[in-house]
Amino acid sequence: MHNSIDPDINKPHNGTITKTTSRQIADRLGVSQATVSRVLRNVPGYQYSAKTRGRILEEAERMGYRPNAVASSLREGRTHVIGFHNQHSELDPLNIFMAEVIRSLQQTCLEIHHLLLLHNFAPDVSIPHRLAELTCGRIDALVVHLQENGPLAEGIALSGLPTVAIANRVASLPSVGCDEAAGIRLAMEHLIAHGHERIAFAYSTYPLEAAKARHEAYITEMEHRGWKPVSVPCSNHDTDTTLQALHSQSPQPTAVCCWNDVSALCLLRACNRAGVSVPDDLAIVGFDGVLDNRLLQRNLTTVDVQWARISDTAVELLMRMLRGESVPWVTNVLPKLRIGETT
Amino acid sequence: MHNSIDPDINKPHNGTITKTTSRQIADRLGVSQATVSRVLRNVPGYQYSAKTRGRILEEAERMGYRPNAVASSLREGRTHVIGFHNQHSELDPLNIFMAEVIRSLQQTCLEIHHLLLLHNFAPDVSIPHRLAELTCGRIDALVVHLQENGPLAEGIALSGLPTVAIANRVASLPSVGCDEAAGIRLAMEHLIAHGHERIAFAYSTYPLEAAKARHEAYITEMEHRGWKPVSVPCSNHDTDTTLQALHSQSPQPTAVCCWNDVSALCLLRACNRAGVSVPDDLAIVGFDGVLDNRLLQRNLTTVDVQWARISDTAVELLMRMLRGESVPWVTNVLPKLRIGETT
DNA sequence: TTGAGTTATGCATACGATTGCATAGAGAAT
DNA sequence: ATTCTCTATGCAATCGTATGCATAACTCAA
Repeated sequence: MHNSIDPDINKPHNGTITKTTSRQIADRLGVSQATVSRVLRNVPGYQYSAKTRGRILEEAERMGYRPNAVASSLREGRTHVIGFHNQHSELDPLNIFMAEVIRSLQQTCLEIHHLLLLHNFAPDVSIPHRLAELTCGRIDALVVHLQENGPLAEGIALSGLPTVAIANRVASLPSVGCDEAAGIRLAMEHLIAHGHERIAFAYSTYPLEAAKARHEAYITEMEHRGWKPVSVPCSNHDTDTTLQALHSQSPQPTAVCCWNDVSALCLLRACNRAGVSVPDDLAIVGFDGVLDNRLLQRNLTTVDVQWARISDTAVELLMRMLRGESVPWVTNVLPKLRIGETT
Repeated sequence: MHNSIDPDINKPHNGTITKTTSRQIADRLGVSQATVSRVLRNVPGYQYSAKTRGRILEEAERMGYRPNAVASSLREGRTHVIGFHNQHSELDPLNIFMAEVIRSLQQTCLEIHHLLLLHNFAPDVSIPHRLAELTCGRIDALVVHLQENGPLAEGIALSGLPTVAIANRVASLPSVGCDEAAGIRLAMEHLIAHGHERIAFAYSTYPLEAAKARHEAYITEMEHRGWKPVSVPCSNHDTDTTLQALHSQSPQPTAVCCWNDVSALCLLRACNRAGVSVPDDLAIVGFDGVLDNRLLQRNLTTVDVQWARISDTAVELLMRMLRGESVPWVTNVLPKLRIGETT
C-alpha cells in the first residue's frame, strides 16, 4: 500500500482516556456516590436539597462527567444496543439491498434511542462461534437476515435472545417480511393491464427464501390464468445467458418479472447491449425498490418492499419481546408497485 | 400501517435470558470462580490439573457458558468495538457512498475481530449530546465522517477518544482520505489525452471538504495549463440546471468532471433526457467509484477513491493509537482511474 | 418533649469477569 | 525432620453504576 504521509506532524496519543467517574465527583464534593448518581439521573422518590443538587450538577458539568455505559449496562442488564447479523456474502458490492436494510434499521434505532451493532462474519466462521458472539451480552436484541432456516436460526432461537428475522421467512424465528405473493400480483396485474400475456420470470440461482416465494407466487398467478409459466435462471453475474434463455422461448415472452432489482438492472443492461428495446420488445419489472431512480438512466418499474416499514416493525417486535409480551410469529408488510419506464 | 398478521401463532417471550455465569459453573463444580475464568481463557502462568481443566471445560460446554462481554469490557477497560459517527443527512438514499464506507469499515473490523457500532444522529441532536454518546465508554475508538471541521470535531479531539476522520480533512483530528488533487489530475489527464481542452467542473453545493479540494484541484490544473476554469453548480436534485449552465457557456465545454459519482449519474440522466450524446457531445467523469458498473446501463468513467483501503488505514491508525503509538496526522490514499463508457 | 412524619443523605451490595497475591499440599533436597 | 520449590488453587479487590434499606436531622402536632 502506498500512502503519501506527512511525517512531520504526528499525534502522540497515550491511549488512556481519563474518564471522570461518579465517585470522583462524590469525593470532590464530600457526598456519597449514590447521591451523585441519583441527582444526575433525577431518580424519582429521592429528594435532594437545591444546594446539593446544584453543586453536583455544576461539578459534573465542570469535570465533563459522562456515565459509563458499560457499567450501567452491566448493572441494569441491558445495553440499549440492537445487533444486526448479516452474512459475509452480503458484502458483495451488488448487494445494494443490504445497504438499504442497514440504513432503515439505523433510522429506526435512532428513533427509539438505541444503537445498531453490526455483526458481520466471514463465511468460514462456525455457527457456535457466531452464536457465542451474538449471545455474549453485548446486545439486547437481534435482527437477522438469513438465507434460509438452518442450525444458526435454531441456535439463536434456543439461546433465548429476542430475535426477529427480516426479509426471508425462517421457521425457527419470528419474522417480518414483504408479502411476496402480493408483490408479484401487483407486478403481474400491472403487466397484464398493459396487454402482456406471455410473462416470464427470472428466478434466483441463490437459495433465498424470499426469492423462492416470489417465484412460486409467479407460477401460481400464471397457472391461475391458465397460462404456462416460463422461468429462466438469473445469476446477476451472467444476465446475457438469461436474455438468451428468454429469446429461445417460443412464443417469446413480452415481459419478464425479475426476482430482484439488481437482476432487473443487469438484465436491462444486457438488453441495451443486445439491442433489445425496453419496454417495446421486452418489459422488465424488478423487485425490492432499493435503488433511487436518480441513479439510473431510466426509472425502473419495481415492487417496492418498503424496507423502512419492515425495519420499523422488526424493531417494534423486539421491543415488545423485551417487555415480555408475545408477538406474531409472521408479519407481512404490503409492498407497493412503483411504475417506471421499463414497462 | 396495515400488516397482515397470523394471530394464531404467537411467541410468548419472557424477556429474561438465563445466561450462565462463571460463578454458576464454579459453584456446581466446587471450584473457585477465578479458576473457571483462568481455565477457560488459558491464562498463561497458571497451571491446572488435567482433571480440573476437563471438568470445567465440559461443564461450560454443557451449560452453554458464554463470558459476558459487558462485564469483561468493564473490567478490562476496552470493548473491542469501534464506532462510526455519521451524520443524519447521510441517510439520504442518494448517499450510496456512505453504504460503501460502512461496508468497507465492517470488512476491516471483521479482520481484526472488532465490531462496528453505528452512531447515527438526527440533525437536531446537539453536539454535547453527541459527544456524550460517543464518549460514554461503549467504544474503544471512533471513525467519523464530518462535513468539515467544527465544534464537534474539536470536542471529540478534546475528549481523548482515539478518533480518525475519513473522507474529509478535519483540522482537529488525524484524517485518512483520498488524494483528491491526484484524482482530479488522473481524470483531467485522461480527458486531455482524448483531445478535450474545454473541461468544466460540476461542483458541490454542499460544504464538503473533499468536494472543495476536488474543485480547487481542478482550478489549479486548468490554470496551470493556461485554460480558463468553468465551474457549474451541481446539487444532485436538479442536474437539469447544471446541464443548462454547461450549455450556456461559450465556447461550450466538451467534457465535465463531476465532484462525485452521484452527481455524474444525475447529469448523465439529464443528458439522456435532453438528447445530449455522451461521450460524443459531452464526456463525463465521476469521482468516488462506489457504484458497481453492473447496476448502471453504461460504465461510468470515474476516479475510484478505494474506500476499502481508506477504511483499512483508518482502523489501523486507531489500533496504533490504542497502543499508545503516534500516527501521522494526514494520510493520503492514491485513487485510481476507472475508465468506462462516458469518456 | 416525645413520638410521628418528612426531608435529605449514606451504606453496602450487586452486576460478572479479570487479576495480584496468598497458600495448601506434594515432593525434593539438605 | 526441616527447609525449599513447585504445582494447583483460592481469596478478595476492582471496574463504575444502580438501588434497597437504613438513618440523621428537622418539622410539627399533641
